[in-house]
Amino acid sequence: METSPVRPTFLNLPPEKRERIIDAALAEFADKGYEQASLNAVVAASGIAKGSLYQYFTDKQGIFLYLFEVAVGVVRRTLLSVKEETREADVFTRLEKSLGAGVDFIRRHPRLFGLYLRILYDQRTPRRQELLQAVRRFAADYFTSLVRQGLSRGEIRADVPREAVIFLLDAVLDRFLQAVAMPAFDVTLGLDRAAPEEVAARGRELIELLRRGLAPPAAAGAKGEGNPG
Amino acid sequence: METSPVRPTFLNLPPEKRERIIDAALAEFADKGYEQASLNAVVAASGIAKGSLYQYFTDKQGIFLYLFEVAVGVVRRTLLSVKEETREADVFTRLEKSLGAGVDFIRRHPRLFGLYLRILYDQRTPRRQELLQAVRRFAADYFTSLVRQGLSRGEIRADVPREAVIFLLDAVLDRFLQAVAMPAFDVTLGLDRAAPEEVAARGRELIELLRRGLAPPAAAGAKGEGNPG
DNA sequence: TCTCCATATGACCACCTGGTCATACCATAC
DNA sequence: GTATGGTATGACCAGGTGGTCATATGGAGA
Repeated sequence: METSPVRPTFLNLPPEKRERIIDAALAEFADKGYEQASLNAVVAASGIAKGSLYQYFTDKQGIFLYLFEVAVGVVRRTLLSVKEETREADVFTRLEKSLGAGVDFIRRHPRLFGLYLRILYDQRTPRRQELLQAVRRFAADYFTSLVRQGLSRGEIRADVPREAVIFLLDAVLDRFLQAVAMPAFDVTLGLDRAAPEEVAARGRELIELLRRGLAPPAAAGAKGEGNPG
Repeated sequence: METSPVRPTFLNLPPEKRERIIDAALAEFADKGYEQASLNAVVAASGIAKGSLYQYFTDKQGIFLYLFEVAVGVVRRTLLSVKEETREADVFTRLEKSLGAGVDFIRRHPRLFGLYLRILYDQRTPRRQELLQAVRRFAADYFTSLVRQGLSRGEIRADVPREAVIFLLDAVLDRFLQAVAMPAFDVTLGLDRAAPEEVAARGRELIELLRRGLAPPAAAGAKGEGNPG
């Protein structure tokens, strides 16, 4: 990120035009991945000339990095506001709300989530490691702070290894979002085709499962404790 | 899969040559993904002429589908043998062994796992839905049968929704393998850089966490029950 | 009106892609 | 020797890629 990948010319553009270009580029990169994305498609979709693109950005990589910057801004704002809104609740409620916010985010910005998945799984993305660390650190910090709260308030049993819990939460929630966003990904729950209410219900169910497993025995039975076979 | 993507000519080839071609193709497709894979690279790496490739397979898609068939065979055999070997153990021990076998598989066949990840996350893979269902169904069936066993033997508490448990197990174990296989994927545990013993230890830790959460209270305390706060 | 300069343009470049095909090869059969 | 038929070959094709550049445009200042 040393030198800006975007030229001043682009920032002088009328906002409407700027957004048209960003939208077109985002659609292309999220859809096809970095290498497969076609700049010809971007200029066609945004109605500008090929040469103009190179007046706005240094090169293909520059466009991609700029998109990433924009995306990170949106994500950071969303994450902060969720964290703020659920400040008072217990850990598991916070997790459930966070999951709901995630689903909501995907519904609202499917392309941003697509871009994230591309960076996560396409090893040939430029600066992948660097970009990934920026994003994944968000999630890791978020879960770490939640777990810390849970431990200090006694909402999570004290005898579990903290890092394993964070790994587990991250795995389950991220997977849930992937299952919602990607077709044919999830065989068990069919979340990609499910109605919003069902997605929400499955999310609650999953968090409830985590609560039963992670909360101390005394507190876990909020909804009634079951008996072994 | 109706019509075979491989021509008889290929099967008549001396095995050594056949394997050279399969290896080169697997490396290319696993590395770059379907669309980005270059047949020129494949012929260069396997030392055959471009035209020969088209005497062996119908087209690019044919090569890819043939690779998938080969890969599925390897996976199926591995999975069956793991299932067999752990037949007697309790659910959580079976899960731990399965996870270990998965890590082992990745170490032994990194390209096959790479191919799986490509199909899983690259929406532009041909016949993605079909291929994915074939593979994911493996995993889903496997976990389903394990969970069923766990419930009937009283190793898993009876008051949890079965499908949510399967989703959770699938998410956590698959994520663990991804974290081992992909660089810079996992921020929390750093599994991609960890030594084999540490990977194993983290796996045990994770399964232990699942045991504490999912086993009935009476059975969970095998290693000593902790206290809240 | 003329100058200046940021911006806009699309024909053009070298390179790579998946795929084709006329030709050459070579062992067997006669 | 020669005919047969499966196999091997790489020059070649149309189409797409990221990137360039000479030229055109248009508004502000003189």
